[in-house]
Amino acid sequence: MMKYEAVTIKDIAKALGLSTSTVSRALRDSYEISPETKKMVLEYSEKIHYRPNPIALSLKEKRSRSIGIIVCEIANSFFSQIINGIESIAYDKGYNVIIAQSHESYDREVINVQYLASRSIDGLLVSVSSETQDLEHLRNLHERGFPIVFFDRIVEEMDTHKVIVDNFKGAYDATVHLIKSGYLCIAALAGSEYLSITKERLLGYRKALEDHGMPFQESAIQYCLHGGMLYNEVEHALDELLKQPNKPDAIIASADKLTTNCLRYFKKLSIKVPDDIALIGFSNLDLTDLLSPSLSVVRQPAFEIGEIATELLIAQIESKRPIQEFERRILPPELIIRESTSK
Amino acid sequence: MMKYEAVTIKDIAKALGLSTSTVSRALRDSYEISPETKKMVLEYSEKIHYRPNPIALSLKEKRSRSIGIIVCEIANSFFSQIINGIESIAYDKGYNVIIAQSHESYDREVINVQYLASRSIDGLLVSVSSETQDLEHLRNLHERGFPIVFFDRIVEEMDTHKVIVDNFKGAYDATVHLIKSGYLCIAALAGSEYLSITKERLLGYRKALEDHGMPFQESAIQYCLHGGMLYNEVEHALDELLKQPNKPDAIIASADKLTTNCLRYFKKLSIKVPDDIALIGFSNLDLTDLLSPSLSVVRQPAFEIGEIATELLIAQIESKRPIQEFERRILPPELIIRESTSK
DNA sequence: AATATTTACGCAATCGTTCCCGGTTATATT
DNA sequence: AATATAACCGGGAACGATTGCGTAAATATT
Repeated sequence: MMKYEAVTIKDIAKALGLSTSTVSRALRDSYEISPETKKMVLEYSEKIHYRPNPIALSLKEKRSRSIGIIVCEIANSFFSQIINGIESIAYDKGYNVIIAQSHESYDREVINVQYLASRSIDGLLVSVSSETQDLEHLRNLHERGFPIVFFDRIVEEMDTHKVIVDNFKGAYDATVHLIKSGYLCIAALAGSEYLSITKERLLGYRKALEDHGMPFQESAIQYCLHGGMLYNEVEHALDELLKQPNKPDAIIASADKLTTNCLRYFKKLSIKVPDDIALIGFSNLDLTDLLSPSLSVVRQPAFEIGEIATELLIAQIESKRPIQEFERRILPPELIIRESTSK
Repeated sequence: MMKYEAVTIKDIAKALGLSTSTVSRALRDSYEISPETKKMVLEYSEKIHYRPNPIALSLKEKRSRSIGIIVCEIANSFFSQIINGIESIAYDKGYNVIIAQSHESYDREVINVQYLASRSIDGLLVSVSSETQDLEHLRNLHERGFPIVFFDRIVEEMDTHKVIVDNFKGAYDATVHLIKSGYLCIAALAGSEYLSITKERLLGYRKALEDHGMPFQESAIQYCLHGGMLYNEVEHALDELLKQPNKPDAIIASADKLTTNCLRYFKKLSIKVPDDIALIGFSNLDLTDLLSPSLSVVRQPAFEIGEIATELLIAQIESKRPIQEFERRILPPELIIRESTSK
């Protein structure tokens, strides 16, 4: 068995006694080629399974028809749903996607950005890691006119398209729900304080308390730099919250892993939800209804986020002129009430 | 703002008054270039952020240093863990990965294979869809010497590297556990009957029954063509199982979605687990411990599957000679006993 | 019948990089 | 001093495809 060798336009030309230009034009159905020649070329190409070499095309056209994605983790329902949305649009428009994971590490994010950029992708969809503060790696590309669209975890400092969920509203509604359910001391288990989503959600949380005349205290917020990826981090945060004088009777968790690790902690310590403490969390897991107790959640339209971000990115890639006006799309979250927050 | 234009070797050559050959050699640290010239070239390249164009390299070297992955779904813990394993090895060895999803559809699998193959990838990692019977789309590539490695859902008809879990043992052990726990009528909720994993698991299930002198009946097996992706499918299968004269008191489910949709069904019909019926399932979710009741599972070493498959694939890609002897790696599953199977 | 136009195709440059051939100096060998 | 040998660098083809330009033959126009 010989090594895999793809058939080229040259092979067709040689076999048919034509020039490569004629074959190329015949394949593209050019008016300059006679119907008989076209037929001959097409039939022969079909027979030997000719497929144009996209690498050669990319080199010529200076575009690869592929886009890069950077997320913290694909083994995370929220992001894998987003990726499904991205993929659905990308493949429709003839783009393929290359996925890279930061695993919430700034260093890996930088490496991935440079790697993807050097792989000559046409654009980048980014949700930054929870460690990211310095943006040089992205600003660099952006300043050279490289198309970037941020989603979910965005950075305000850069002027690009952005697709997010109304995090303020999500947290506000969740907190109001807790207040109206009669909980009196509501704590917040938050992700990295560097992240836009963390800031927005905490603002919603505070505003809800304020609007209902409830006291706010800084100590009722605990941050987890790695967004709940590490159980120990969550354990420590909850230890801190629960040892306080006015122990919280409800918790709002700001991310998927935060929420589930919270439950794991409660289970370990035999803390009953919602009897001992109520829990509501941002989550896109599709079995929060099966958890014990079933979980009240703020659900985000992940698939749509991916779709919209990709549409914006591809529009920018294919636009003749530089974009003047960047869009900021804000999607509504959905509040789903279940057992974990009902007295 | 102008369009993004990458700097090339030609730019460096022009700026420094050298030829492209010299610049290329200087960058590759060739002995033919003087230390001074090297220094000059290297410093200038650094200054203007020169990055070699991988597209041009791919065209020359006839390889793209990227591999394709085909799975049914990335929003599935088992597969996203596998992808993590794949990625870890691939990036280490300088390959990037392009992921395509079949969503359990044969047609989409064929389209994806053709798409990936035309994107000039160097090799393919495949776990077939549950609908796949005809293998022409893969055999085609394989016969032309294109490197393919199957993982998890393999096809026996093709001579390639294969990485799987010992599905027989997983199902056998799980069934034995149910038998020893005192369950008398054990039903199997299986995935697509076309899949290798389904066949192997059912063989393990039957052997366990046989070894313990328990009767086997064909009606105790229900197949779900889409592997539990659709709730209705699972609902129908369970309806069938539960309306039988000798109603099962335990179920072994053959896949993640099968298991969770089973739980959803039980919850909906207020069937108590494990009191009314016991449940054990193949699953790689990392919150089966938090479910109600906590779930007994057969867990597969997903990350390792991805790692090994990728190592085998890249070894084959980079091997000078065609592979003579294809490997078949079989990894051990892990049986985790929890509440859902304890009387 | 001479010229104009259309039809149908080939040549060669191009994309960015590598690498096989050269060739020109400077240094080493006799 | 004449020749051999490094040391160093440039020219140009190649990878696969597209495309502007040139041109031969066939057909149309007058």
